[in-house]
Amino acid sequence: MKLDSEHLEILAVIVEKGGLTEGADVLGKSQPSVSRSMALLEERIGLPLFEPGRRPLRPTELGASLARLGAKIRSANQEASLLVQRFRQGLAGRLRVGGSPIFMDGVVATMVAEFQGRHSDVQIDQSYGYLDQLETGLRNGGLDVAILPLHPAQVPLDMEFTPLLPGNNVIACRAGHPLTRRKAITLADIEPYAWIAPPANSPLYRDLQRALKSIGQEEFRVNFSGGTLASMQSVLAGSDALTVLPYSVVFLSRRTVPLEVLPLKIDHPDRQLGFLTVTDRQGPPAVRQFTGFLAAEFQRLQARIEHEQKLTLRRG
Amino acid sequence: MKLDSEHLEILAVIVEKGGLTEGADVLGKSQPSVSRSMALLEERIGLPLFEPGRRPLRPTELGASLARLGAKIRSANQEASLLVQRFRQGLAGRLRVGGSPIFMDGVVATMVAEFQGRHSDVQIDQSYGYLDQLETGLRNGGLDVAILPLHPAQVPLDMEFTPLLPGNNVIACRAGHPLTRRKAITLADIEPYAWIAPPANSPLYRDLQRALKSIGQEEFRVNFSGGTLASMQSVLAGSDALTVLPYSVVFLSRRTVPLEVLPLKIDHPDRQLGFLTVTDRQGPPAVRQFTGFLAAEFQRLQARIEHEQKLTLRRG
DNA sequence: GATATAATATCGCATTGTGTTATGAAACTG
DNA sequence: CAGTTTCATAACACAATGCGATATTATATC
Repeated sequence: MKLDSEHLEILAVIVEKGGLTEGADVLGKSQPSVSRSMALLEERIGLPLFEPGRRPLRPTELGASLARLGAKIRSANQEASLLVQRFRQGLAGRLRVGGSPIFMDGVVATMVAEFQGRHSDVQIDQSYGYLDQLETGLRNGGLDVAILPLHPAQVPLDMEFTPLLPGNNVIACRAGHPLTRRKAITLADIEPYAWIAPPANSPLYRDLQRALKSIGQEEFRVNFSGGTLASMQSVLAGSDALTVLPYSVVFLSRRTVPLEVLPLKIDHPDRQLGFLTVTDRQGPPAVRQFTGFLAAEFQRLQARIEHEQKLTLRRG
Repeated sequence: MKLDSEHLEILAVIVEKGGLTEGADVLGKSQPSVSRSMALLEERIGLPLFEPGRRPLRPTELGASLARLGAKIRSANQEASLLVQRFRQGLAGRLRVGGSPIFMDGVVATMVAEFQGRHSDVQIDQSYGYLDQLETGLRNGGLDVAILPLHPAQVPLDMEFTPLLPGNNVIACRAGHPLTRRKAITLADIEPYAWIAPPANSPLYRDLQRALKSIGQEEFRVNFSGGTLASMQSVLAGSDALTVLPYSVVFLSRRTVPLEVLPLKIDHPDRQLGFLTVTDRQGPPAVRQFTGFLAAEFQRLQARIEHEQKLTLRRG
C-alpha cells in the first residue's frame, strides 16, 4: 500500500506546529483542506493518527512516527525546490566548455576557479579542440560553450560569436634571455635560436609560421613541439628557445613563470578571442552565468593589459 | 515554488530504471500517465529534465540531481508504508500496561523481555496501581491494558476481564528456613516469626490479614513493609521472616531467589489474575498482540506450575 | 537510406484529489 | 456555563491522474 507523500508532509507540519489550524497556515492551505487530507490518510491506514477527542490535535505514536518520515520527505522536497532555483539562476549544474588548448590552459582556466568560488555548485567539464571539433561539439549538444580565437568570417551561420579580446600574438622567451637586453631586435638576432612549436594542427602553429614569415624568416628550427602549455612554459623557462603565444597567455603566465615578450612587431592574425554558442539554444542557465562572467573578467583583463602596456611604453 | 513529491518519486524510478516505459512498469502505472507527469514537472520547473531527442530517456544534470532527491523521498515513503504495516500487525508502537506491583514485577515483567524479543518495535510503558487507578487509567486512555487479580463481581460494566491464572496465595519463606524441615506446620510453629507485609493499601495486604485469620492467627508482627517485590525478596532471603505472595510469583522468583512455600493451607481469595481492557476500544493493535501473547504465556506457566505440583505431591 | 522496432508523446474521457467558503460540532478557557 | 478556539463536514469548481487508443520519433537493421 502506497501512502501519499503529500499527506505525510502535511502530517509532519501539523505535528511540528502542534495543531491542524496552525499547520494549515504554514502550508498556505485552508484548514478544511488539510483536515480532509488527514482524514483520508487515516482512512487508508485504518489506524488513528491523532488521539481522539483532543482539541489541540495530538498525534498518536503512529502519527508521530509517520510525521518524522514526513519531515524527511518535506526536507528533501524543499531541497529539490532550492536546487531548481539555483539551477534556474545558473548557480548550479554542469557546464561543458571546450576551447583551444593553449588559451584554455593559459587564460580561461585561471578564471574558472574564481567562477566556481562564486557559483560553487557549477561543475565545469573542460575539453580541448579546434574549430571543427568545437563546432560539432556545440551542434550535437556535447558542448555548451566553445572558447577560441576566430575570424568573423569563420563564424558558422547557426552560431553566435562574442569577442572577448584581440587575438594578438607575441614572441615570448624566458626572463633574462640574451635577446631581452637589446633595445631593438633584428631578424639576424633571433635567427640562432630554436623554437617551441604548438601542436602542428593548431591555429597557433600556423600563426607561428605566418609571424616568422612576416618578419622575413621562412625557415625555423623546432626543438620542442606537441606539448601543452604547461610543458611549453617549462621548456621556455629552462632554455633560450622562443615561441609564439597570445599576449594574454604570456601576461597571465608571468604570475608564475618568468617570461618576457620580445619587442618585435609581428603580424597579428585578424582574429578575436571569444566564445561561440549555438544561436537559439540557451542550454543550461549556467551558460549565461558563465559567459557573462567571462565577458566581465576579460574586460578586467584587457584593462590590466592596457595599463601595463602604458607603463612599459613610459619606461621604454 | 513547491514541487510535487510524487513527481520526484516518479522521476527517480525513471532515472533508476533507465527509461520511462520500464519506470512506468515498476510504478504500476501506464506509460502515458508517467509521461504526462514528467511533462507537467518539466513545465513547472521550466527546465528540461531529460536530454532532448534521446530515445531511451536520459536525464539532464538537473534531472539526475532531482532524481536523487526523489529517491530519498521514495525510500522515506516506503519506510512509512512498512511502519504502518508493522503497526497494523501490532509489531510496532507503544503499549501502556498497568498492574498491581507485586504481580507486575514478579510475573509480567519476566514475560515482557520475551515479548519484546519477538516484537522488537513495541515499546512498553509499565506503571503500577490498584483497581481504582487502573480503572480510571483505562477509561481516560492513559492505559491500554491493566493486569491485576480481580473478583468477577468487581469487573466494571464497560470493561472486559480475561482471567489468566487462579490468584492462589501462599506463605513463603527463604529456602532452608527452620519451618521447612517440619512435615506438618501448626499455628504455634509460625507464631514466633515476623512478617513482611506488602503496602498497606494493597489487596495483597488484605489477603495477608485474611489468610492469617483463616488459620486462626489474628495478630501478627510486621518487620518490613512498603517495599517492592525486589526488596521483599531480599529481606525474605536474608531473614527468617514470612510473607504472603501469589504462588505464581514465588514460582518464578525461585529461578533467582531461593524461596520455599510453607505446606500450610490458607484461604485463597476468590480472585483470578488476569487482564482488564475497555470493551469496544481495541486501542493500538499491539494490545491484541500483547494480550494474546500473555494468554499463551500464562497457559504455559500454569502447565509448568501444575507439573511441579505433581512432582511435589509424588515426592511428598 | 529505407524500413522495422522500440520508446515516447498526445488525445479523449472517467475518476479521484484538492482547493475554496460556509457552517456545524466538539473541546478547551476563564 | 458562556465564549473562544479548534476541528469536521458539506457543496461545489477545478486540477491531476488514471486508462486505452493512437500518433510521433529516435534507434536498429538490413
